[in-house]
Amino acid sequence: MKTKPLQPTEAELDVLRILWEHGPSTVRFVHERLRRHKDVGYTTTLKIMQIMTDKGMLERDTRRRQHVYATLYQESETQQMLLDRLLESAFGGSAAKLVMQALDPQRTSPAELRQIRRLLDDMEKERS
Amino acid sequence: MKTKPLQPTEAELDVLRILWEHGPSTVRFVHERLRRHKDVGYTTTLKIMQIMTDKGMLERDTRRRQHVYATLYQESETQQMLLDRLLESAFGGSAAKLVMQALDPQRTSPAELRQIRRLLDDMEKERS
DNA sequence: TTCTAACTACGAAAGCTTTCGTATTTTCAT
DNA sequence: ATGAAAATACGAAAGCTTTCGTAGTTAGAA
Repeated sequence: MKTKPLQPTEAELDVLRILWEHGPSTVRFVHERLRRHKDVGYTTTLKIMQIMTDKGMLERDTRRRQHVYATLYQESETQQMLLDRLLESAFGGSAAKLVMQALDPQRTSPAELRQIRRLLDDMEKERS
Repeated sequence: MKTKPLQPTEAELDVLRILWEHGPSTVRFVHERLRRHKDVGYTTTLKIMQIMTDKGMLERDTRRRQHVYATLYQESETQQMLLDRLLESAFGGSAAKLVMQALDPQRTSPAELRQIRRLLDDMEKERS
């Protein structure tokens, strides 16, 4: 039985995003990506990824010298977990409240709005 | 000029939720509420609220012996900030992706879905 | 007035995250 | 084979959050 995905910290999420986007990667690769947005030392990145492995967030293939790390939880799974947490901690559990805040017309494009509307239509259909 | 609302921690959010719901309150009151969900000492609650005041999240009226604390940031303001952070850190900035995750049919009631649909309708109207 | 209950102030421990320096190991080109 | 480059391992410092114990203060009842 698979346990629930753990709460990633901010630095851990930075790593996860890169792994989700690019698939299994070396520390060097992840680090280079991180450096685009953040000035941090190589051993810091290494340590974070080692800790994540200890925590059971990542697995690694140590057959080669450059260890290859992979995520143990799907992106959607983790997103759902973070969303649930925010929902509980800040929106009193109301998804509608959260969604309405998120759909700030200033920031949401018409295309995205259409996409969401389609989703609602689909859900309506499946319900009947 | 008003500065941006600060990042509340988990324990700080617990306090904020109570203050948002009930308005300016004493430590005693907040603490009693917290105790419903969490076993924690009185001085812990006090300390958290004092720290929040130092950070500029709360203000307090010390004229009476029982200090009365009030939030310095609106609920919606803080929710938006937390949402933006989640959006960036876990959803690549796509509100649509976030909303579709949030609208898990398993958990979202038909009433809430109707509410969101209405919101979309209103936004459509205002856009034209 | 005096004692007690309840409050605030303060400091510090414990736990977690983030960071990096140093040591060790491995690979590969020369 | 040997040295340089690059990787991993490890430990520990620094910073933040959370927690609580203790001390000092104030208000109000007896």
